[in-house]
Amino acid sequence: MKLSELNQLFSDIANPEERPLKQGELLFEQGGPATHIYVVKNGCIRLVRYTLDGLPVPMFSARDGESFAEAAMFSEIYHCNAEAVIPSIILCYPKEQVRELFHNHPNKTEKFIALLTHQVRSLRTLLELRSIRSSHQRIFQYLLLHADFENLEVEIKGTFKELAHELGLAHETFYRSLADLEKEGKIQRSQSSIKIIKSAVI
Amino acid sequence: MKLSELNQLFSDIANPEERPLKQGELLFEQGGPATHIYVVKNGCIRLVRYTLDGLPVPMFSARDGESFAEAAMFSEIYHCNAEAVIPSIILCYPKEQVRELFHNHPNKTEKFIALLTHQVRSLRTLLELRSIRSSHQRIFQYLLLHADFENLEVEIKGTFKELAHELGLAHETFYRSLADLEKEGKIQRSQSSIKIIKSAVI
DNA sequence: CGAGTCGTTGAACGGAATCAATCGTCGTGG
DNA sequence: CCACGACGATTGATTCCGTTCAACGACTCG
Repeated sequence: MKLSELNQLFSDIANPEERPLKQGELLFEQGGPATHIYVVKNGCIRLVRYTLDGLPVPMFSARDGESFAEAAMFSEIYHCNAEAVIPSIILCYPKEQVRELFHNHPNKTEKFIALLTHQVRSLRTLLELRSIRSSHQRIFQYLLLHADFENLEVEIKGTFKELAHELGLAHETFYRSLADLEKEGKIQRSQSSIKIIKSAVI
Repeated sequence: MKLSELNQLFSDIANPEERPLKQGELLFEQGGPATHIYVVKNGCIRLVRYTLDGLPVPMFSARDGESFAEAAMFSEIYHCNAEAVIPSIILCYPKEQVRELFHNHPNKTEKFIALLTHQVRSLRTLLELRSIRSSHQRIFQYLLLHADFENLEVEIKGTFKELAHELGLAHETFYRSLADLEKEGKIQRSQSSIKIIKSAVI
């Protein structure tokens, strides 16, 4: 999803380098020159900062379609390591080309800002969700947030396991809560979509 | 902190309206015309979306110095309500003036982008932190992330209670874990700063 | 036809939330 | 100037529920 948006944005940048990474391989290192902005084509990249004494401090994991190291545009060096958690393919956009692109196309700049504000909004929402303790309510609120306004239906992209992880729940808990919600008549499942029962909302 | 950054950015916008809000008062309403971008001078604003049936879905809480409704720049209407949780004062920046500002000052645009990427990064980091189950480790990682690299010391801004909330912990749990960490010799407290003991990191 | 993974359910455990109580400090107003 | 209330900081006891370990069927992919 984000992948296509960014692709559209960067479409003027011809032939971005596609870098394959083996599991555990480093894309860039803490302190190294910040040269590119990246998008995960597929796989999973973990950004890790290391303390003076070598203790790893994981900062963020980027998965399919997610961008990372956007901050490289405003920094001379990377502030963390980028390690491939699993074999991955990464799209690499040289930061000078990105800057040039924005310089020549103000409307692209605007789109980029829109993309960023959207990201900020989703992240804030996700954080707010995570502060709901009860797994039932957490899931239900997530569904409400992502439901289509017309028919109160949510299309689940990806696996339930991934969604559970995104919500900060063990996948077992997630399945259990889903089953409970359905038993209570608050939702209705069908394949990869979930319908919220109107009476449950009132 | 963020307040001053945004103030600097918007410094060319003369005399932003300062709107005082009583507790529970609405700043704007879902579906109303999106006219401004806001910064909380002090207080607390909650962004809440309401389902068709009137169930509230809280999306985000903005506190002192935080901005919200940046997405108004790209939308004709607001997608949620903004309600004052406590008596608050809000700085209001008309979105046309912001657009104009960016149009006339490309370097301001760049700074705004930098601000946004920074926000994205902190939010991602916070989310990553929240996925650490153990309160001890969650707090310790937070400290590591925010510690000065030289002396491994963290200046705590605001109250411990607020920090506990930011970390998604009950404040009692937070205090307990802090006490434990100190007992275990991993940290050292002094007033409003916490020092990480080097040997604990290795 | 296995190997791997998703989806699902059961049982037991552990740790964080919660309720509750105390102390100290700060500000406020009479 | 002191009494009072509000709130932060702290510790104790108890409850609750999400995690974890475990096992199984279904499905896909090589």
